[in-house]
Amino acid sequence: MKVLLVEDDQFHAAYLRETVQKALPEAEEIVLARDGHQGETEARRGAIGAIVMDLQMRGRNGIEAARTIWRERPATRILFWSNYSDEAYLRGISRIVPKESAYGYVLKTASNDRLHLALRSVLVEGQIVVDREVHQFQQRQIRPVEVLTEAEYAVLVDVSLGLSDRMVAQRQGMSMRTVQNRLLSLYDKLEVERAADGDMQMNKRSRAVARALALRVINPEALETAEGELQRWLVRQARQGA
Amino acid sequence: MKVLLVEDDQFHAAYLRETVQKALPEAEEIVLARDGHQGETEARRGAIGAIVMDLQMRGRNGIEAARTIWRERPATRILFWSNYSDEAYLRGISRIVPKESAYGYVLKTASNDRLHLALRSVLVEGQIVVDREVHQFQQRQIRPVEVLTEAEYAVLVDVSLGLSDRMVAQRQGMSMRTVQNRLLSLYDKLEVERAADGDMQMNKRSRAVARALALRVINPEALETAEGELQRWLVRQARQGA
DNA sequence: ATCCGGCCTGCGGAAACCCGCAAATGCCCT
DNA sequence: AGGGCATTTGCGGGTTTCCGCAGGCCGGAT
Repeated sequence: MKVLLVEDDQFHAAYLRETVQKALPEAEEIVLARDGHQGETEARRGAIGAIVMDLQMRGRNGIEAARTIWRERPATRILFWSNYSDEAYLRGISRIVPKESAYGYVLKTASNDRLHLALRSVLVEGQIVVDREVHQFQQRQIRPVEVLTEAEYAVLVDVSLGLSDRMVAQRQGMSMRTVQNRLLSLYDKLEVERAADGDMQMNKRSRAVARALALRVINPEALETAEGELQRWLVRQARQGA
Repeated sequence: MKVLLVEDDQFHAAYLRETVQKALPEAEEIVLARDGHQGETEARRGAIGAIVMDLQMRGRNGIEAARTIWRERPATRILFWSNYSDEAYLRGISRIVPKESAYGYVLKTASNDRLHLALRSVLVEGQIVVDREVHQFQQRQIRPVEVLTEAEYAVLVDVSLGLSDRMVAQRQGMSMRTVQNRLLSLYDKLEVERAADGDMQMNKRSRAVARALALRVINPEALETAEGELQRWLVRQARQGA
């Protein structure tokens, strides 16, 4: 059994390697990659079936790397080990995990025992393990947003990237009015009105983005990925339009 | 000499303590705080003159903590030790550092030697030390934005929080037209138009925020702090209006 | 069958945003 | 003093956003 660690922080990497050595004595080789790209390369080369992956890394982040790895070898088991429990990360992962695979999500603040357990459950037994704190994001005393629809989330991301109503409509295949309806429900769920004491009227669109960021419904990492997709869509549109 | 470490990541804290012990043999006591609040308390209690501070911490971040510490004891020397080199952090720090004090800014990716040197230069010699990579943020292949004015930056933050033109004008003491002029120059500097291929017209306001985030001119941490100030300003306005 | 709730769509208008034009102010430099 | 140069402000109008009203489609519960 070969295990790949993808982690760009040297201290975390050292700790992780140590724990993996203890938790998985059947691992005859432990490879370390220091960002998403390296991780993809190593996974491809080493025919690796078990991965522990950090999410936040400079350059290529963990979700992007996981996507390409799973596309090439869907049975790969991946344990995500991250500092954050943002809704955006969860959404990103649950969207791309293949049916035949196992994955886990453990916070870096978890105890050594918890990490140990998760390593065995996911990488050896092939189970699905998600830290409870992650799933209901209790930490940072942030009350979870009333859950968003897929459509609402898609519109939120597009708006956060700076698309106009017309562009969102075009991209999502809706009418402009529908986009605006999604926006209305977003304004509601994100509590955009809350600060409106009297004559103070905010720019709801920007306020919604700010609230979504504050509540960690979206995060800059996810936006970066979405921006890439947007750019690709844009060139496709330009070609079609010409 | 007493040294206070403020760092919420246990692995980083362990490494930091070790390095400080080696670099500063004159330190007869090394105290560890695990977030900004604890840091303030310890600094107050221990009559501490030298601090190494992480910037990103859950709860109260390093900049907020540094501000209150410097307000109470302006001669305190603080070395910031951070993962990031965002413009927003730099701006936040240079805005609050007192004249009579020394500070430094070192990236966590710096070598042990660099950290060692910075520890001695800042905490013992009282010099100002800033990692070169930080000051011109070359990393992440992000080309720095043509530097923003203070006024532009203030408007950008307000807009990112979701304020309308009128509110920004009121808060910054400008006319609405001036706010819009600042916005125009922001749209220019942040290259908001770049994606406008043909009929694709973006929402410039939201796009500007997205660009600023992507270029790391602002970051969610700084926005969180700014949101707090905004809330305080709002209640003040409400009282005055009534 | 009927009703209910959710999502989609068009219409129309108030408000906000975006911005060119032009005049006023202030600062620096010669 | 006078000539740039940047910043501020008002005016006016084109565009976009925001949203109530009203109607259509659809799946599920009564």
